[in-house]
Order: sequence, then structure tokens, then C-alpha cells
Amino acid sequence: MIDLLLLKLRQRDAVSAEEESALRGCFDSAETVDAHKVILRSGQLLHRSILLLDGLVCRSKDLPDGRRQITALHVPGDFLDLHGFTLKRLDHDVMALAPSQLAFAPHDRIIRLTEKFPHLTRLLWLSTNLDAAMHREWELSLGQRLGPVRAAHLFCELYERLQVVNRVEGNAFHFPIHQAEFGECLGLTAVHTNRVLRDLKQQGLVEFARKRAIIPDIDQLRDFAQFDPAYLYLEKMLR
Amino acid sequence: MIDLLLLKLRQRDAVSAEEESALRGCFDSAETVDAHKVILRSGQLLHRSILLLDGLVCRSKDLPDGRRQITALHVPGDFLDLHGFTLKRLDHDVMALAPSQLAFAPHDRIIRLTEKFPHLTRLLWLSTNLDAAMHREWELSLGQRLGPVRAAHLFCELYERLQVVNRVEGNAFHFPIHQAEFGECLGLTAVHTNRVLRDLKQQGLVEFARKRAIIPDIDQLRDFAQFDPAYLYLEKMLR
DNA sequence: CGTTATATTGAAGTGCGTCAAAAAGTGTGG
DNA sequence: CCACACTTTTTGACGCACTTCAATATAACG
Repeated sequence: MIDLLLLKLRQRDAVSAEEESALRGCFDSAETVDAHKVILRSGQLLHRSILLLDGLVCRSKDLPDGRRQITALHVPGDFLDLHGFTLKRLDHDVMALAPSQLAFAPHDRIIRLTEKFPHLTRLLWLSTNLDAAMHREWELSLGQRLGPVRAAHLFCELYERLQVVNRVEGNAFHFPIHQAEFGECLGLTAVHTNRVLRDLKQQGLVEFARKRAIIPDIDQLRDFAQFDPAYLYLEKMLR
Repeated sequence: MIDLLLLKLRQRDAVSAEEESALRGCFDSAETVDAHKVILRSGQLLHRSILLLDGLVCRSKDLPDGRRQITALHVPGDFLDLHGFTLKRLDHDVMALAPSQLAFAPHDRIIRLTEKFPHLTRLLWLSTNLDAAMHREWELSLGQRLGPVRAAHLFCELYERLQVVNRVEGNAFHFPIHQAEFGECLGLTAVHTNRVLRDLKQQGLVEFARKRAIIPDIDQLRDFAQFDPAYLYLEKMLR
């Protein structure tokens, strides 16, 4: 159930058998949700944290006038709201973009885990810091990169992250999201997002249709986006 | 020395005397740096974390073409790179915007702290999650808010954060940053930032000159920016 | 006081938004 | 399997926010 999470934690540091079983013991239930279901509302009080087992989920923030920014995308193996363990309520919504499977870890169990397993705690702490690193890269994109580069960069990020959890098949991956929602990740309108995607397709960089992203040449896309995966911290930590 | 940090931690949860002294014991040295000194370079290996005692510091990310995005501003009492404790290297630079005083906490001491003080560990974890919450709000600004609103929103954020550490004097605060750098926070060019600031001044919302921001009517500014401080988590956590 | 950094203004260009409509895709029930 | 309604994608025309380039004014500083 939490194998993808362990896969990703072990990408960064060793997890002992004891730690693994303690972590497994944190999860007590699972659930399936439909696409576009709001999993958590901004401000809602939390008593458990949610792991994404399968599907696609986003964090999004709204403006009073209805404009919306998606601040993060989550792939299988990601915690959706581990930051909620310390924050107790979120500053944003958490919404499924596609049908998704979730697993739940009550906060009192995570507290007990932090009392007994400081090393594992630091590793979970690390995983929320990885989210923050991605937020920063998105800030850079939103503030400085032009539409097509911004989109290309996000495709590169997803390619990397999905590869870690074995969700890349050849040069393509399943990506069940609407153009309008993709645009909300990029800070672009649906109309302009469509033009940006046409652009990338014409350049032979990305073909995105039928809930599937095809990347003919990932190196070419990386060049175009000037993508440096350092911010994803995919190599093993040195300690 | 770390009184402002304690002030901010206690804003969120109780810190026992024992925890306080353990935290104080983490810091072993201090230093003063000039304005525009790069404190940490992206990618650099870290063995200690830095607390800002006084001054103004930013996190910034660069693009190969020289464009730059400031992803966070730090006020006295902020950790500059506590996330570096788990990440071991940063994905961004850390730079002083004004002359600043820093205090250093070696990572091995923080590790020992996490072994002995799980509650305090969770509180430090929380403080990195607060950084992430601000990153998300900046993503929203960069992606959806227009220049003048974006600028006004940032002034509101700074007003709140500086108030917590007693750096607001009446309706004004010291803000020793150039317009160009302020623009790099907002994803705007120096020229356009200047026009945005002129705009805010003409509307009587913010006057920013001589390293000083004057906010005649904070409520009016909050209205204009549609500022909701929830993402700063300034109230006490319920536990 | 001169020198340099920073702020300010103008004019022209571009990326992206907005509005509106058409085309293509998707799902449903007959 | 088709007919239908609905959603999503696509395209066009136009407007605006922001950028770029260039010049001038003002402030900061030794």
C-alpha cells in the first residue's frame, strides 16, 4: 500500500525495517475518490494526513473573483498534506484531478512515530521540504519563464517525478488533466494554454492529448525548458 | 540572541524552558554580513543552519539568461535555511538584501535536538512548513494577481510578519530594498515595478521611499489586496 | 562636490487575456 | 449502433498588462 512512499523515501535515505513497519502502522484506512472531488477544504481542521496511492491530485488556492492557482501537482506516492500534520489546517484546497486512491494516517499515530523514530521523522520532514522546493521552482516559472518554456518545464518535472514511481512508459505518461487545469498550474488562461500546447506540438517537443503526454525527445525538451532537476533532490542524501 | 525565534515559535505553540535552553544551545556563533552578500550558494553542501537576527534576506533562483526570481523574503527571527537541515544542500541562493546579523546552528546539534525533543522538532518542522505556505501564496500572486495588487499583497504580508517581531512603527516599517529587487519578488521588471509603486502611492495605499514603507491605512490596503492572513498561521495552534 | 547607483518617465513592442464562436471529443440513452 | 447533449478543445479578433529600450532626473555616497 505505501510501497511507493517507501520507494521515494529510500531514494533519499535508508529506511530500516523497524521504521518501515512503524510507518506502515500509521495508515489505518483507504478510500477511492472521483475526479474533481475536493478532498480537503482550505481552513478545515485536520486529524489525519493523506497519502496518494494512485491518481492525480492538486493543491489549489482561490481568489475571491474565482481565479484559481494550482500550486502543486501530486503523483502516486506523494503525501497530499503531511504539512497539515504540523499546520493543523491548510491554507489551500486539495482536489483530485483524476480518480484517485488515498490512504489515511491519523495524526496521533504520526505523533507517536515522531516520539520514537527521530530519523524517520527527519525523513518525513524532508519530504515536506521537497514540496517547498517544488513550490520555489514554480515561483521561478510563474515569475520569469514565458508560457511555452513554463509548460515545457512542468512536463519535464512530471516526467522525472513519474519515472521515480514507475509511471513513465517509454516516452509517454498518463496525464488525465484538462488543458484549463494545466493552465491553472501555469498561471495561464485555458485559451492561452491551448496555444502554448499547439506551439510545443508544432516544435515536436510535447504532444498532449487524450489524457496522455508524449515526449518524443526528453533531452530536447530539457534543453528547451532549461530544466535542471536539482530541485527535485532525486539523488541519495550524503550523510 | 534567539529571542525573536522563540517569540515566533511561541506564537504557534508552547515552548518549555527545557526546550528553550536546548534550542539556545544549538547556536554557537554569530556574524554580520553586508548588503548584497551571498550568504549561501545554490547547491552548496550545508553543515549548519542560519537564523536571521536582524536585517533583511532573500532566497533567490536564477535563470541561465540572468533573469532572477526572489522566492522568499526573510525578516528577523526567521530561519534562512532550516530546510537545508534535511535537504543538505539548497536549490537556491540565500542573499542579504540589507546589512544583516546571522546566528549559526550546526546540524549535528540540531540532530541531537531531534533525538531528544520530538515536540520541539515538530515545531521546527512547522516553521519550514510556514515557509512553504508563503511560497504557495506567492505562487498565487505570481500566477493570478495583477501588478498593483501583487505589490500591495506583499506589503500586507510584510506588515504582518514584521509586526510579530516588533518591527512596525506606527503605520510604517523599515524596508531597505531597491525597487528592482522588490520587482524580483513580484516577477516584474524594475521599470514596471516603479510604475506599480507610483500607482499605489497615487491611490494613497503605500508610500515606499528612502528604505521605508508607509501604509497610511492598513485596512484599506488589505481591502485592495484582498489580503487574508490565514496562510501566515499567526494564531496559536489548537492541540 | 563630483561620481555612481537608483528612480523615473516616454514610446513602442509583445505575451497573454478576453470575448465569442466553431469544431472536436465524450458520454448517455434509445 | 446512432442520436443527442454536454464538455473540452481550437481558432480569430481585439485589448491590456507588462517588457524593452532609451533617456533623464534624483538620490546616495565618498
